[in-house]
Amino acid sequence: MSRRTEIADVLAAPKLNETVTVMGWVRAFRSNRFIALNDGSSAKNLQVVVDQEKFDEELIRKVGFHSSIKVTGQLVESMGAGQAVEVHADQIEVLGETNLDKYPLQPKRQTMEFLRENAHFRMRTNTFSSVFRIRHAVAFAVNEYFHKNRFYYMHTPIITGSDAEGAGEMFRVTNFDPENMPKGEDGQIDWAQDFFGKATNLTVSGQLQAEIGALAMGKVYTFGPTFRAENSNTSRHLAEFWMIEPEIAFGDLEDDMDLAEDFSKYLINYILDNYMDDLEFLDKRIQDMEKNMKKEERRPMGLIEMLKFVVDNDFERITYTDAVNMLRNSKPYKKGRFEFPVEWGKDLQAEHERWLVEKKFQKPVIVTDYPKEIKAFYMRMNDDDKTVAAMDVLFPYIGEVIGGSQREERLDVLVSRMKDFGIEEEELWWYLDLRKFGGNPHAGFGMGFERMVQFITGMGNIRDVIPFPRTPKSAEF
RNA sequence: GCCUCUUUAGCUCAGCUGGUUAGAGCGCCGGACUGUUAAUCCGUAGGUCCUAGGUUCAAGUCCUAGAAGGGGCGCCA
Repeated sequence: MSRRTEIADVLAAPKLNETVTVMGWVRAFRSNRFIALNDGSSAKNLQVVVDQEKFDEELIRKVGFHSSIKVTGQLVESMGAGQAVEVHADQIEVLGETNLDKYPLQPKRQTMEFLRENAHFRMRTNTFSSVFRIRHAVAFAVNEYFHKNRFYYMHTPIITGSDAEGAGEMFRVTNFDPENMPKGEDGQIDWAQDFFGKATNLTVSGQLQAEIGALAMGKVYTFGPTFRAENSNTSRHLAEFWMIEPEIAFGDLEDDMDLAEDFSKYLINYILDNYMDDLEFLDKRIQDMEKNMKKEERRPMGLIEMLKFVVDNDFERITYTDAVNMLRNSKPYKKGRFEFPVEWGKDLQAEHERWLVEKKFQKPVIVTDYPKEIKAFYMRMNDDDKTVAAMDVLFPYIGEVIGGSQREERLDVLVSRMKDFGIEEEELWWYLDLRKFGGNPHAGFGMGFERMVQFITGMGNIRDVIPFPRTPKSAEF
């Protein structure tokens, strides 16, 4: 292909009165004269001005919604109000026509549900191209943050032979013929004959392996796909999602919280600093959507305003016990508005978390020191013998985005906790070895990548921040 | 897994207590338009009323079952 200039570059540093060649998809063709061209490099379109007399009528007819074209022409200052510069076309070539009779997308507002069913085209819309530019940028910022802070990117396995990770239902990995599973003498399936010589699953967490890395290299992180076979049908859950799991040696819960807060703010700042065009579009989109809603149902702050507020203020840090006391003194509790009971020892429900984050503090809240019964076996036991050094970071609208803890480094305590949870020592012999040989206090957390992208983009449904969502009964594309 | 709502034109929806040829806006298609910004204006076409049974003289409308999708909750990130 002959050289093209990307539209982001044309707009960022316009070379007025010079000839440029651009290629992109037609977002609109107004008045038989103005083409709004977008090539994905920017949230902003480039306006192409067409003088009909200079072109064949049949050619112009083919320039339709979402057809892809090549335009060569002079870049000049725009006479119109909506843009600074525009291209006056000298040559137009249609690279790919769109048969609008059959094409599902239309130049109008479309629902998220409809676009989800047309996920192979939805990235061509303003909303989704902004969302996926930001998704890319958040992923980049994740790696940049950790690299700058001397964390090593560790690729933990996607296929795991351990079923003691305790984070949920797993997808079985096998190359057995499902019609003819080899059975042992006891009539049970004989996994020893399977590909890996044992039962294997898709990972639900890279944390236990990340601990191996941290206890050798100091600071590591994982960032990869994670799989949960839970039958979860919500706007915050996926069966396949991406998780970021940093793990630090020589660190306690305090260090863990500091890292979680600093990291979260870095990601948000990176988007505020570099993707303002996309944020402005998404912000406006939410405001348009909320126009028809009652005041009390609208967000108290605009998207950009809220992101700035989050990075400019400290996250609130409270213990689980304090949270329970606050909830029991809250208006909705006293008026019986909560569906679920608030009692020390019971896990906080979504409605309780939302009250803490959206009503009480109106900013991210870190809840620490949960009862040991409701948290995982590897979390470090506190001196009170009732709580563990866990922390959940709760964000407005999304709820839990980060879950982490200081890890139990004391061999005897860990062994006794595993016994409580019914986990065989042989199953995790290597995990116990880490405590026997050169162990030390260490901590880490898992951040739901899509949940973070949801928060930054303001998208209401997690299926709309991943290109091809996998959810129960749904794996199209 | 539980609760709840929805399913009518390409899209978003209206269609009352069952009653003749099922409607609107937008989109498509055709036409007009050389400074538009969700362009505008005029015109045409377009329907297995989700599926299968049932009630009835008569079903888009009522009943039963099923399917698909949304929202809420649980599980978690």
